[in-house]
Amino acid sequence: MINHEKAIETLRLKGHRLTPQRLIVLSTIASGDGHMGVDEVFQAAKKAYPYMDIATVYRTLRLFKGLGVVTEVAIGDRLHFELTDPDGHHHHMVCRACNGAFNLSPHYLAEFRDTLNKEFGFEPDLEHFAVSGVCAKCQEAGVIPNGNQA
Amino acid sequence: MINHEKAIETLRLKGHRLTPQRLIVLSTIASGDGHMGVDEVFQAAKKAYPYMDIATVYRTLRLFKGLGVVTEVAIGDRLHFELTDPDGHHHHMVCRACNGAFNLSPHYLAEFRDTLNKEFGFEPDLEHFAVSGVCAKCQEAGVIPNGNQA
DNA sequence: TCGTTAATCGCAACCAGTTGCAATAACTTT
DNA sequence: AAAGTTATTGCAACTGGTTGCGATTAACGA
Repeated sequence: MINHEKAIETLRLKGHRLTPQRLIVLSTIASGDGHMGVDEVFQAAKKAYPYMDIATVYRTLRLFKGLGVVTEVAIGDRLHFELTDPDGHHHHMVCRACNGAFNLSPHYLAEFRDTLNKEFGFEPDLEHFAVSGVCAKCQEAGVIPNGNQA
Repeated sequence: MINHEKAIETLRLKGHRLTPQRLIVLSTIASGDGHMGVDEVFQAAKKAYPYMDIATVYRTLRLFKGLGVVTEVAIGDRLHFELTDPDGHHHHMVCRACNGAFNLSPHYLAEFRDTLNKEFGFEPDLEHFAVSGVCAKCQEAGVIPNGNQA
């Protein structure tokens, strides 16, 4: 899922139309490195296609997410998107002091999922899981914001 | 923190004013069983005090949360609040099929926290943690909604 | 290549939640 | 008990995000 071709192929196969808006949103995200905020995507896409509407960006991103083309990450209460990692899922640790996002291997969550399954029969959504917290650097720097954690 | 008196005492001690709006929001949540949606709180509070404004409800709940009087739970992208559990924190598993919320003892998260701490120096916010997923009943019933998980 | 048709778009209105600001009122001081 | 101080309120405007709807247009068939 790392390249345009595959994503475009996926769109086609599922019977979705190949509109300029969609292609532009796709290449915008593909050319950005890592996750982008929605407005970031919108501004960049608008440069390539001035009629671009923010609603279209949201709809397109939601579609892509449903198709597994992009992954949604909630960073500090804002939605961000990145191309889906072809090497398998990774999760995120998001620092509420610096808003930095760090990757987390699924391995660290496997045990937790198993426990919830066995104990409660609960199947958690951990595919696109993000934990909020404070990263090592910000802890050292003492930049720990208001006690209002999520 | 289970009764009004203590909560009111806390307000006083921290130099916050005891307004009718605050007292009403407090008793509204205290009299509801379990977590309530913001609008639920608002509607109930408005009955007791017709001038109540939704902005005041939000501000009051945020204040109470900061004071540890209430706990915020995000249930299916909506904010809910409950009186803070005096027997210590509990977490929530929220079913995205039925929106039910089930309590989860902190014990199940302790290990996860330790690992993030040791491996990455990352301190996660797990105080008011909620995991999204599908509960046992909804899995049996086969009521598993759109692949669009958070 | 042209016509048909349903998916998609752009817009404007909406939703949950937040915020700036002038008016009000809870607490303090006397 | 009255006045002063300033936190808090109510309102209205705003934010990020979603949605209904008429206009547009990509994709398919002739």
